[in-house]
Amino acid sequence: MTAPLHEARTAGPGRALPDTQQGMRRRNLARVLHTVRDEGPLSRAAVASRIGLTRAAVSTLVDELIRSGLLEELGPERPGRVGRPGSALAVSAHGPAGIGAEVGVDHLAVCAVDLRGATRARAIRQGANRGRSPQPVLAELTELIRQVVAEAEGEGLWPAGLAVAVPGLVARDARTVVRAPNLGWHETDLGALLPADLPLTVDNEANFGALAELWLGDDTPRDFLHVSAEIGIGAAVVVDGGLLRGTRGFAGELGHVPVRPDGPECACGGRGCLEQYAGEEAVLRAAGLEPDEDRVGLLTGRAAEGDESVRRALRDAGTALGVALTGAVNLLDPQSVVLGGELSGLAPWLLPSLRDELARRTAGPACPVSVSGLGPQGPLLGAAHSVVRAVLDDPAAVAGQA
Amino acid sequence: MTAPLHEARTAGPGRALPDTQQGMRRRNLARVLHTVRDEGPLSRAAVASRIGLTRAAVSTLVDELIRSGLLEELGPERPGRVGRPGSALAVSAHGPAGIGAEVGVDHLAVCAVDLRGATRARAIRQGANRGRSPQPVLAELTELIRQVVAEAEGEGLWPAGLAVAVPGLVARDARTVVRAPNLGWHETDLGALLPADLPLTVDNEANFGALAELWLGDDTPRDFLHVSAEIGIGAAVVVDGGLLRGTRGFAGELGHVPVRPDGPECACGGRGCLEQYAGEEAVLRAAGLEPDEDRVGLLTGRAAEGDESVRRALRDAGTALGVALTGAVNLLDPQSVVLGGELSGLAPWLLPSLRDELARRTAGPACPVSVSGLGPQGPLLGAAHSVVRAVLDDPAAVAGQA
DNA sequence: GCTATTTCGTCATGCCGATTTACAAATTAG
DNA sequence: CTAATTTGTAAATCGGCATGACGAAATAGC
Repeated sequence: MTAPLHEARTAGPGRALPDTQQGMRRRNLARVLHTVRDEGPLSRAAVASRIGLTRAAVSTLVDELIRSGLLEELGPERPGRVGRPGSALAVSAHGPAGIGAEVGVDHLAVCAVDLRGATRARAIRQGANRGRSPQPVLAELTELIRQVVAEAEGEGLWPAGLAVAVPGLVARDARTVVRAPNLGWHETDLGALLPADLPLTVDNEANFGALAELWLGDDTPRDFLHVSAEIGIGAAVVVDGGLLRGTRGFAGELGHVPVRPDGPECACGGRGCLEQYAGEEAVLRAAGLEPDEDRVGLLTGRAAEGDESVRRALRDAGTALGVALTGAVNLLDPQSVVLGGELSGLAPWLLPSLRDELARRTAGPACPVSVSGLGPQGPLLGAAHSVVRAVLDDPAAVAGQA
Repeated sequence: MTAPLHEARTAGPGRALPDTQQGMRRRNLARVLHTVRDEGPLSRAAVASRIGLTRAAVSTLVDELIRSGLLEELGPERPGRVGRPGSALAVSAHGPAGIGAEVGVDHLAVCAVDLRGATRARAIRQGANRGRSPQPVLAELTELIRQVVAEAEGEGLWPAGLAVAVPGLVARDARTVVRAPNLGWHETDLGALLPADLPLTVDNEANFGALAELWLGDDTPRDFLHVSAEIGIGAAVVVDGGLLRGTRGFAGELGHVPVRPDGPECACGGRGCLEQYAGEEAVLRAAGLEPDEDRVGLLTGRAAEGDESVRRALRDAGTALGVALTGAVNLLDPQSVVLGGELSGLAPWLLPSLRDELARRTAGPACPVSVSGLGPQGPLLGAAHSVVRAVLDDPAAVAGQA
């Protein structure tokens, strides 16, 4: 159950289903569900004409989805046109819920999202997690999860799965944290420390942030580069509506792209990596500040107050980001670049120099750079929505688990 | 006809076919054909067990493929085991042929490849095309194409399509050359100047080179970076067995990745682009040579003779390539990097410094760098094979065109 | 040799999913 | 009030694969 969830997440509607008649039916169930969700309440006839099936076929598909509790009948549409009015269908608000969780360096957060995309329950607990061992942190997280699940169940929802965003590299098994420097975790199997009654997916928070942007951003294209900064500088590459993960799952390591090949040495063995110019620590150092707990908050505050050394440090970081992104944009030709996560708060001071640098180095129109509207809650929302997506992409897999 | 060919080319077996019963059958036809082609002569029963269909189903599929002239029955297998021996099936050597063509700066080439992957006819004409207008060049090419098609028809083949590799950027319509600096062509619709009786696909020769590597290289992975050098330095990104084209089709512009952000100015507007350190002209200049017609040949010759200034220039180019590739590898996490096209001849002098640089800048094991075994004929083979692939990926589309 | 066994290819039959056709229900247009 | 239009469903049909049975062609064991 966990594996299919993970697989289905990066693909479109039921892309990974077998090529058989049953697989075809499952893909058609997904198409109906997606259509109803994306294009508001629709009659069976309207769905049929949109996805190219006959009304009869859609009828049987809808019956199955209603029986599974994924669709509900809202009753007859208000007739404005000739002919018998259709019966409006909508995605159920009392069906499965995606549970998303986030382990941050200074907080834990959990939320529940229903099929319609609405957040129906949430819980946050502040508290520094840097250096704490996984057990107590995940015990706390489990408690929050139980709380959110209980709240969601009170609203008639049932949890379909759990997705956890962590600030670190995650193995392709989607359970094991390989390395999370800001937490101090290494090779930790989160599956053993989290509720076992829910299908689990663990992923890097940059990835979930990019997916949130893809699914929830206004007019986000299907091909873009999502840049966030938590562990160094993470980027996520979205190609054709799916995440590019790389052979080892390490794609998107923008932080170690060389910016000045003769620059200072980096822990990775290279010299002049982006992280040394635009990484959290580097920017704090350049601004002459001591790292305290809420590092990004500190920078935002000082920059807003007009602290010139902080602003200069951020401008320089923007320039360095621009150099690194020029390379990435040349290589990938994305439709846009989006700054997300903690970076979105710093955008006012980073963007001008970043855009300048990118424009200067590009022949023709430069790739547009925008700021995520989701801000720091992108990863949490992306996690929860990834579970919802999995249900939408293969409704048959969860049918009858209510 | 042209569009589906183009679409099918980048995807796997019939990925783009509609999700209907007919689509399912077409995908199954493709699966049978691929299996027989890839795993040597096979009986119907062997195919059935490999692709998970029943012998009965495979029988009807095979019948259809034989009627279409794509498969042929070789007769009873030599029995070595108990039971009735199967009847060996093989991909036909008298079916459709893919016609590949290449417009190079100093030559024109055309070849015909059959379903088995064997090159069955070819024609080459040397002659400088730099600066010649498209009409006479394509008239010559058309003549070569007619010649190769006639030769292929003499062997019982029939042309299923034409794919043309050009040293320049091609629009996503797969017909129009946007810009080919080495030829001096701009916004040229090749469709109007080439035989209209064959479905046409035009693409960048770096892309075709990468596809050739993907399809013909010994153990080439499904995720790699293919670097070639013709117009500046082109790279092609192969992800999950498909080409990453980018939103405008311009993905892979490695030549303008910044290597030294404060370096010399570049025509693209930037500074210190890779092209200024590893581009053809830059290397010639660094070696103190005058550009003549066969630029790469000149370099190879001098380097082989032991000319130290040429060797130093190539070493430095390798280092610059290493810096740019470090960025690309960090971003994409490919399984390997392959040097192809004209670069393969220069590899002995480029590789050591390139590998050094990449290894130095990578924590953990560095991404392996290899040299294409196809050499300079990669693009031509890739073009011809792309047509063959299109047939293999959707046999029903060409059935009965013989 | 002769029979039993195994495997191959094919047929008749059935299942599953979608389409086609037909029809009752519910609305608007006149 | 009737005609026209549209919706949703039921019955019949079709396309595609699976199932099970059969003859054909080989080996294995006697």
